[in-house]
Amino acid sequence: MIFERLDASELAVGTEELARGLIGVVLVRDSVDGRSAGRIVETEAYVIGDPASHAYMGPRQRNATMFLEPFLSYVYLIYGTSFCFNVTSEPRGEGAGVLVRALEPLDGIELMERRRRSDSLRDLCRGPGRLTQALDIDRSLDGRSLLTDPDLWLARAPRARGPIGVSRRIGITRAAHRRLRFYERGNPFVSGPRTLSPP
DNA sequence: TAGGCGATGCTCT
DNA sequence: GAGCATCGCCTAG
Repeated sequence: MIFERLDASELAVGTEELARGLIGVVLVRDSVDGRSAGRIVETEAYVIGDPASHAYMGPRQRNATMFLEPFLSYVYLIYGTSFCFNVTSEPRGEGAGVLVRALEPLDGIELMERRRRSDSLRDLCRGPGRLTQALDIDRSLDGRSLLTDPDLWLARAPRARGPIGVSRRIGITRAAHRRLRFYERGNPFVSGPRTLSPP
């Protein structure tokens, strides 16, 4: 499948704006095993000064990438079992990012099924830990520029996107009331409780 | 279909 | 020593 690489002028700067703007954009993973790719259908914004953000306590070894520049990959291990993939979103010195929570599988579906050891299309990339497993994303891909990297990059949306829904973020305790989760309404590949989607 | 819970390793207090 | 931007398996209904 052919994808066209995005350039910086097509992406919003600013964390909340980027979280909205990434809906519909394609995340492409090229590895020795082949290509796998999916359309982003769900994101969460972790903004400047956000108590729920890894950047809140300032730069550390783990979160250093968040303080560099926009459109880098920030990958970390959560609960000792799953990786989460984020896109950095603010200029150097400001720590912020957008968590990608779910993809609609587009390309390399058999490859993703092998990595996931599952043939459930709907669950292949539905959830932050699942999509990183499906695309073989781990800490070795932290800090890559998604505009220039050959292995992990962003591509132009293949079709118009549907209406965007907004809700509280999932799985956090601090600043849990803030409505910083964005998703394509009605898309079956969106994660989370079906009831957590007031307009 | 929903809710409870263990696995597992790193970060922070 | 507690908590965590999760997942998958189990049970109850």
